[in-house]
Amino acid sequence: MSMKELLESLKSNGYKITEQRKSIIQVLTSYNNKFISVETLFNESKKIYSKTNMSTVYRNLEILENLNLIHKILTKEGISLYQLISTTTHHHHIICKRCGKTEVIDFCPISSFEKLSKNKNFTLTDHKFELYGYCFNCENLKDS
Amino acid sequence: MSMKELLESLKSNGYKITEQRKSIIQVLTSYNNKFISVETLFNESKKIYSKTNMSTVYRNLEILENLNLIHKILTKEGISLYQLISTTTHHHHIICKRCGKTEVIDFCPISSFEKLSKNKNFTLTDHKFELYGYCFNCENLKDS
DNA sequence: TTATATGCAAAAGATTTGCAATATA
DNA sequence: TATATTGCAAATCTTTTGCATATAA
Repeated sequence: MSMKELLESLKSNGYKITEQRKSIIQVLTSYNNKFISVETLFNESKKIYSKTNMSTVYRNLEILENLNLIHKILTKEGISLYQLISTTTHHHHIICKRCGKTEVIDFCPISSFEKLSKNKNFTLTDHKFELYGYCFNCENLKDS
Repeated sequence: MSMKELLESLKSNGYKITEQRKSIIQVLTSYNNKFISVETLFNESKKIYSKTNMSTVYRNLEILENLNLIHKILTKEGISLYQLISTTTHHHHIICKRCGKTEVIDFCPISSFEKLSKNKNFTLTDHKFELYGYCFNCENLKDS
């Protein structure tokens, strides 16, 4: 989703367009389908609009998440990562544990489980499928 | 893995067997393949050995994780959950977002991706596949 | 006996919140 | 102008750490 569309979405939900919001959204869109940490988002946003404050970043991430415009994951190390929700196809990721390089996997194993979960009387709402490892570069640099 | 085996494993790695450790491991084993939060683990451990301290719980969870005896996940809400690593088959979970009820899925979608990741020059090391939703009970209680 | 483990309290790090000031519509 | 938004600082929550004391082997 483009910056313009995201701002429209906020506006149509009654939110005002502030410089801070614009800077946050600009950074998010520039990251496309990649995950970004709160700290990086904060630092990058400040480069665009220097007054952006950390509380503002958190508050806006919450708004965007509630509007289903961004997606949050927490790494095992406790780092919160956000990414824009893709408007194209549903997909998952391979994530490099060293450099964070993220590649899209255009396949989702969920369909096989819709039946299974019915058998278990489970209503599925979310799922997570992520592959972790090392990209070619990092694999070769790993021990250096 | 049984409590006895876990204690053996600690002992053979040079760790001493303390009452605190026993209480923590007893709770973990009683939870089998289910996830338990640090707070619950702490509270349950205290019921068995009242002197167990929160720092001790954290320190022992770290030891057990390093020995590859337990597995940690972080929920989107930032809650750390631990479970004993099953010595039986590799599997994944369906987790109820309301009551935490966890059921085992004895299928893993990873094999389909081993080839794919090679094409992408990615060395796979870990993966995560979790289904979230509501179990039958919670589905019906959700809005109450 | 001696190294490991623990308890306690303080520190650290991430996130949230109250409130007064500010900016958008 | 009225209401939503922000900045700041303090509060909160989880986890970690230093150090003196206790305990398993």
